Amino acid sequence: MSKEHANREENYSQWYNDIVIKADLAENSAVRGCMVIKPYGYAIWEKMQAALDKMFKDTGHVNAYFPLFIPKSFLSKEAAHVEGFAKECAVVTHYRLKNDPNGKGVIVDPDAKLDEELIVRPTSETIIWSTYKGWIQSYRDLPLLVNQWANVVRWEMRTRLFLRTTEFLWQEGHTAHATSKEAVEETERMLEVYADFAENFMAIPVIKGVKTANERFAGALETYCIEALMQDGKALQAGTSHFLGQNFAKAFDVKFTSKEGKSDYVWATSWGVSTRLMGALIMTHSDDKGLVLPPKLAPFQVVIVPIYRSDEEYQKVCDAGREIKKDLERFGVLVKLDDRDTQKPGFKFAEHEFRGVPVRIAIGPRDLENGTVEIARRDTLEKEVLHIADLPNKIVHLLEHIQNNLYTRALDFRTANTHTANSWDEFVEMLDGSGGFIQAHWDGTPETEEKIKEMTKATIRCIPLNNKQEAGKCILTGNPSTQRVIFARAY
RNA sequence: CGGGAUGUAGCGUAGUCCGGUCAUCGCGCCUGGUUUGGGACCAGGAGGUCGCAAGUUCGAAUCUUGCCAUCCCGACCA
Repeated sequence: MSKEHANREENYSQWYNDIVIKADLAENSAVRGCMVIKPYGYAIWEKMQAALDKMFKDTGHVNAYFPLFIPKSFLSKEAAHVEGFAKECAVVTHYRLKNDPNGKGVIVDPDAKLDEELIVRPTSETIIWSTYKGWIQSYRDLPLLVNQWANVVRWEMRTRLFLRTTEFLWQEGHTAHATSKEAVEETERMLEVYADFAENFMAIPVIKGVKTANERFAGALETYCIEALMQDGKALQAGTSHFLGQNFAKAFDVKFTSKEGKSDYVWATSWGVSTRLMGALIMTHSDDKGLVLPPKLAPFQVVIVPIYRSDEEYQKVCDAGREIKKDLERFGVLVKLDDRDTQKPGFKFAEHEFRGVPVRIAIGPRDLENGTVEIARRDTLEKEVLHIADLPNKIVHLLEHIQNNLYTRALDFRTANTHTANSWDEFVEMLDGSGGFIQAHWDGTPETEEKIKEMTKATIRCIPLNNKQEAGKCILTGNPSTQRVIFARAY
């Protein structure tokens, strides 16, 4: 390896770790398993938030905010729920520090012990349902369709950047309905919203389905999910929507009076997606050169890099760049003119590739003479010379094309990595090979599911909605089965 | 919390077995000059409590003990 090449590789790995993955998007801090989301990464999250928020509003939801702290007693009111979350809660026991009488620093003031400990929310069902009790009396108060954007804390034993951090950002919708039917419809509606967002904004194809009893949310009667396949062949649960039945209404005594004057508990749903989606975005589209962002979520869709020698050229080329920026912005394109004169063009090319900017426009003295620019697309790395006059139209179409291409590419990958196993040996061989989704028969019992998990680490990702019914035999037990389910090793 | 590994400058690292001019190298950073259509080059320069705390020793990045953190594998999970 030449010295120059070696240097580039080192440089590359530094940027990759330091700027793209760990630093600009997040980095582990001194706080256990928590992440710092740097400005560029946060800009991506904001784009995701904006798109999701609009979809929630369009389906009749409103935003609200509930407390970070939950009294410990709230958590014990729903049995399955406490079972699911008790082991991973951060607990506040005191409210004051004082100077250490024995030396330096501060200590927890033992006199400041709370009568009742507070839990830092791992999810907000309990505090929200205790609040809903006061909001709901009549069928006229229903449905109650509320979403909250918040942070939550789950003290997991093992953390993983983006996919399982101690603290994460998310949205959680909590709705209350007069009938079971309406609540199920809401659960399914929000699953559709998530699938729509994943596929049309993130360009990630997902399988919609329901979880098995083993994988269900703590306190839910049914958990719907969208499952995506990452480039390494592992599955990622990208979003969930839960039908909670009357569990929380009963636990928090939330009743309403119907039109007929009868009193009944309300029916509930909850649904959420988190900063884990940023992990999904990275793991679905990135290549060896760094991030690849779908145009709909890129903080900048186009970056203009001026090329010049003299100050005079710099002025001229930047002026031309500003014109192009204005033209493109009239078409709603998000453009950044990278007019830093502290970095060279090659450096900028590489940097914007790392950051996943969908389209790059390079403009130099030669272009000024010819009335052209060089454009390069991030997804295919192809370059093309275009006339400035055609630019806005072509860029708008190119961005649409890139958005579609990313989706198609991911879908092709998933198709190529979705297999059908008809025997145990086949099943194991596929798992140990390239991984991916495996469609196989299962006898429907939690015991078999658990056994397969123990033997292979593969879990049932979901039972797809509208699944094809087909008689078969369970790959493990040989017992009769009516349909294939999706198995995979997962994050 | 169990098993394994690691912790040296902003990042990546050499040195640790065998204690003594060992704090190494690359990237990055700063200054000056030449450069500028794919990650520039030359010259000079700045930057480190060797994870933390005790201990052994004349002497510790190096040995001992404890603690902390990170990564991988389990258990757990959006």
